[in-house]
Amino acid sequence: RDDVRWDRTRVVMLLMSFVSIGIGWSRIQVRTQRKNSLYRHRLQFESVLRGKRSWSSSETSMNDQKSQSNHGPVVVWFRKGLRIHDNLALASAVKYATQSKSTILPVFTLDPYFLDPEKVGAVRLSFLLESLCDLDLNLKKFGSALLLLKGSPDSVLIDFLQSKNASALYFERDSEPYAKKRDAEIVQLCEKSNVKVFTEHGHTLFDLEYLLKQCTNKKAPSSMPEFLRLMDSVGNPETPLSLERVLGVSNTNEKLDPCLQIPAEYLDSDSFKIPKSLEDDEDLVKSGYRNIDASGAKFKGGESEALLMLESFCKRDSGKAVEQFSKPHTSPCAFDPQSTTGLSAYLKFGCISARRFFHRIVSKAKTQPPVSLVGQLYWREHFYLLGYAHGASFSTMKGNALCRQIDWRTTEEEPDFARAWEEGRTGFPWIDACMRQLRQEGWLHHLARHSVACFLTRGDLWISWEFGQKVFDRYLIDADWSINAANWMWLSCSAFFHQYFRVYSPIAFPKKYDKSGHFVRKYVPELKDIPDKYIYEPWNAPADVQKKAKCVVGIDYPRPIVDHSVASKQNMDRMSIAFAANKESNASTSKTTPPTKRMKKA
DNA sequence: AATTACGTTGGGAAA
DNA sequence: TTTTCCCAACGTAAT
Repeated sequence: RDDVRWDRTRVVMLLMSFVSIGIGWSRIQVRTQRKNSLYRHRLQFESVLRGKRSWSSSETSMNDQKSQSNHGPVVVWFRKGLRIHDNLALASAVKYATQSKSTILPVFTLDPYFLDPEKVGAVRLSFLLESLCDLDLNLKKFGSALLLLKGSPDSVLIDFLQSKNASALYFERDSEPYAKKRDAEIVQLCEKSNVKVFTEHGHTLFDLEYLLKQCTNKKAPSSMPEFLRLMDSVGNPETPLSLERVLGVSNTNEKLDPCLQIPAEYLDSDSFKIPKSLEDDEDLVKSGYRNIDASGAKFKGGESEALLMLESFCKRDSGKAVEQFSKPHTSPCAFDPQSTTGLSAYLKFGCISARRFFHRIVSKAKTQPPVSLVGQLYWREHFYLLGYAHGASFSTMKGNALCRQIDWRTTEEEPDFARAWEEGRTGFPWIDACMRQLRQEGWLHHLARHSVACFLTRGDLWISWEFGQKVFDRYLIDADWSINAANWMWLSCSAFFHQYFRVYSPIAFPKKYDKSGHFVRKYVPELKDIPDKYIYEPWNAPADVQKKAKCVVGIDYPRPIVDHSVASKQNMDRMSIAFAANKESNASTSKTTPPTKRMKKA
């Protein structure tokens, strides 16, 4: 029997290999064509640098450069993209500055809009400062440096451009609503000040505007299978640039490019210094970052660290970690080290290029998107594209075309539930451990995020996902506007995912990964001596067991704030009502605006 | 038009 | 221990 099956398998495989040769060949043809088109793009890209018209959707087009007499410095404005490798804005600026024999001035503006512990937690701000320091060091290897400007970009950046008589401004486009508005204002002000502005894509695998144009009906895919078809149609992203290659040097010692030599006056001045830590900086302390603990941070910000982490993950388990990577099989309970790459925050700030990450691992993987490592980059791309296409409404329930309208309870209605969840005092060890890890380290495994998000919304507490989104946005070092909003809609069954009867149990779910509760014992130390049997449900431990573990529920550790089996069932009923109501309202809105189909029929 | 297959990662009993 | 099916049953897209 086995032999027969084996033979049949071999025959099938043999046939398939012929077929796949055919497929492979047509793929090669497609790839070649695509390469050509990429190459064409590259040529046009070069021509941008020579002063011709831009092929990309730069906000302002460039006039004939040769007629320009302004040889003032070229300012590169860093916001995300805190790296020198594969930085298209920096690379373009280098070419422009070389042509116009001018100097590059890299700047970062520390925008007071973000300097609020309610918006940006101490751990993420520390990560940013570390990333800025590292970028400064990396620029210094080339004779340059990062200049920090404190204040709102529309005043400090514009003042800087004017006072230095800058000829051009370069930056990487940002798809988030706040950034888009901010950048549009800067472009306008630059036009008035006669500073030319050039923008490049770079934060995502593809230029989002380009991706949107490739979509059928210019509508961003709303499911992963649909998004994968889009990825299939556009092929691989461009290979990453290195600054050395842009400069035409093999190493930094060879020769320092003149356009990157920063005048000594900038290095000597104290006014552009990057604070080493939150407490060291008077302005940050004034903004409220006083007595705020960032010591739990586990990830050190910066490009250098990101590249080391990528390499070390590639070596993990002799390459098997990358080869066999399958997200659902990674553990949310692993913390030393975590089971995933831990690169999310570095991608968020652009300390590492998504394209560099992609090309480093794409040929190694034996698993497929969406569970593979490339799949993880695709999820990021997918949600970035959706956020870009839908704009500001993407992160709110009301006015959001994608989002199911649900009568969640507000934090005002359930202040105790909301606070217990945020502070890790729900009485569910798994939920509390996750929330405490979030607050200490600013990072959680994806599945841990699922658990706590489900618990807050449709699972147990029936509190609005917008509250959860805000809390995540405050504490996560990798807080990413699009990704955060999309995942909160997903987990709360507001969009993308609809199977509301699939609820994560705060007791059963972690048992699959961590039977003895190492994770809980680390982050909720008051439970550390509770026997394995009760680690996820200490209220069920007999009184003498609780006493012996020096953890009496109700005294040393809170009682569970809800009965999970009761609450989750009640919420399923609420969900079914909410789904029906949405169906109803969707039907009535489509009635008021009759579709063209009906016209045809008539 | 009606039906079916599927969706990155649920839980739990039974086999 | 691992796999399979059922729970009560979603929306979307393909057929």
